[in-house]
Amino acid sequence: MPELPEVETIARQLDSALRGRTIKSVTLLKTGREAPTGKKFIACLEGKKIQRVVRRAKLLIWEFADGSAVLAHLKMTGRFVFADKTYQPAKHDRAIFEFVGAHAMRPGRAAHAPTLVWSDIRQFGFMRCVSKEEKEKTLAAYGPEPLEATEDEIARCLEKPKTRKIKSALLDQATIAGIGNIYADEALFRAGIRPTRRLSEITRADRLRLAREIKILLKKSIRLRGTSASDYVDASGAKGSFEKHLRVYGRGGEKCLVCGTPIKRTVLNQRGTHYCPQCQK
DNA sequence: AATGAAACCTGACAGC
DNA sequence: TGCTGTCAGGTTTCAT
Repeated sequence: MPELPEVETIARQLDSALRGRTIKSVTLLKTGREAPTGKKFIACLEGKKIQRVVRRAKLLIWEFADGSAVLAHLKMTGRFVFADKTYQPAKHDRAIFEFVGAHAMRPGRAAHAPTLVWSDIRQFGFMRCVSKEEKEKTLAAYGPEPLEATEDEIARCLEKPKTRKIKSALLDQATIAGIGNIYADEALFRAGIRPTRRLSEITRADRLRLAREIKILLKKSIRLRGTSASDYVDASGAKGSFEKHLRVYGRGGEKCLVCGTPIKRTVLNQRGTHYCPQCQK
């Protein structure tokens, strides 16, 4: 399930391949509830030149030269994967994008224009055309980016409301952007904080340690192109390799790698939550 | 106001 | 073999 490192990985790949390219055609294969007006969606995209592709929180943002943009969210099972011209649509594909290749060529770039496939098994994701104003309004609702904010800024985001559980705060995109279930559990383990602790029960030293661990964790995962705990693959179809560095997520009942105590699995905010009862207080 | 839970959706898997 | 039930989870929406 794509969280910040996975979305960042895809954003870099899309930016590298699509920057400066013009969208030649959009083929919509499924018009779910997130794309109810297919013709309008296509009209918003075809002929537009992609200025760059960036990530904010877990959103992929295709920015166009005219200031408008597409916001894409992969949710749990969404994928953007490059294909070749002979690609045959598969069961869960939602759209196929083709690009003009003749101009906007740069040294080292493939001679042919790329074909991009958007697929989503569970159909939860969305792509949405927005104006510059809509884009800015949407992005402003997110909390700070953990890799851009300072440790002190992150720590201060995690002070209130006091009765909130720390894991709930980490998952709240308006509190801090980009962290999902996997990295919330992993960051709390590395900081030695139990997911159920209330914010009022966490010291400033705890908060700063957690902020530091979040940054280290996310940076390391980006270097390894993310975690493929379930469906995630990057834009080249490759799995991320951070999975082997997970210390608690998905390890319920197994021994803690630090102290040997069995990792506990509970449910918090309707999410599977994993922690070491010995290392995390 | 803040928190919790349902809903969205499909595939994988366990159990019978 | 094939059925049923449960689980996975990001975000929005609705209820408490």
